[in-house]
Amino acid sequence: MVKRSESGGSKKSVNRGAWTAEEDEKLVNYVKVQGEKKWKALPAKAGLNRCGKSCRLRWLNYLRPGIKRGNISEDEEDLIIRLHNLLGNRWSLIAGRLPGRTDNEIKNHWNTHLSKKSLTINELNHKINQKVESCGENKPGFPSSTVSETKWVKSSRMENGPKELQNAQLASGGEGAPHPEKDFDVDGLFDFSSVAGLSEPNPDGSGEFTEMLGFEFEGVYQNLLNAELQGSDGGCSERQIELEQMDFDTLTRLLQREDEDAVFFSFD
DNA sequence: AACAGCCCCAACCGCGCTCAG
DNA sequence: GCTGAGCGCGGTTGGGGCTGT
Repeated sequence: MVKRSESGGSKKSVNRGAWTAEEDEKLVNYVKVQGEKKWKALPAKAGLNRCGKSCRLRWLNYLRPGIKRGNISEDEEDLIIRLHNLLGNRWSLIAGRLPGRTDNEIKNHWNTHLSKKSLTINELNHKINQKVESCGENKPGFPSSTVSETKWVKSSRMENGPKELQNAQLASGGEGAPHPEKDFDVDGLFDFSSVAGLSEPNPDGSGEFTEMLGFEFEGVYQNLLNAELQGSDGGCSERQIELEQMDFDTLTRLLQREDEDAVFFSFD
């Protein structure tokens, strides 16, 4: 293999390949004391013969506390598929919604398992609905057209869920209800034509995007946007226009900052 | 038992972004 | 405004383990 510079390697010989238990221990001990910073200088200080990038990757994907290892559950798969339909290969964004999972793990899981299935949201919903129907249950208030019972229970929990979401809900009028003035059409914000199987937003503002993500994603994004509008100084109308004109990447980055620690669910 | 082919995932690579100087 | 170091992200690779013959 060709030797490369820091962005891809090092002039002096460094260890490559699988990490040993000894290396892991050195890295963990160092990060515990010094924190996650200065990755380039870390190897020398920690006594590791690795490049900084390799150390960072090892820490983030394997050694960091809270990393969940093992099989990805069906619920997690559902969420990955939905998020991938919306966001594409933005693995870090998707991983940010799955507590304990890394972008690398999700990317690998997608490439080895889910990409072969290549389910669209509509297909996923169809699959879920079939499951629900086969159970013969139809609880009051349960939106059987799009959501499985499990999802419904979980999304209901969100009302008492992460603080960020509660705050966002409060900011948007409490109880997750749309704010009469600050509420706006989420469908209109993005070009969803690239999302598999989606039609154009309806004139009345209820788009297929809302339908497909309804139980979770739309609520979270809309609440965050509402919170963003609420927090702006220039009045909601100006800010709304600014947000509506924002391209997808910028908006996603903005929301990611707003929502850095927020999660959809806590999978057991 | 030995070999080949396949699968999975940890790790690597290069590009692009951010930010301090 | 320019530059370079540092970092984060997504795509790709390669080696170990598993399975089939």
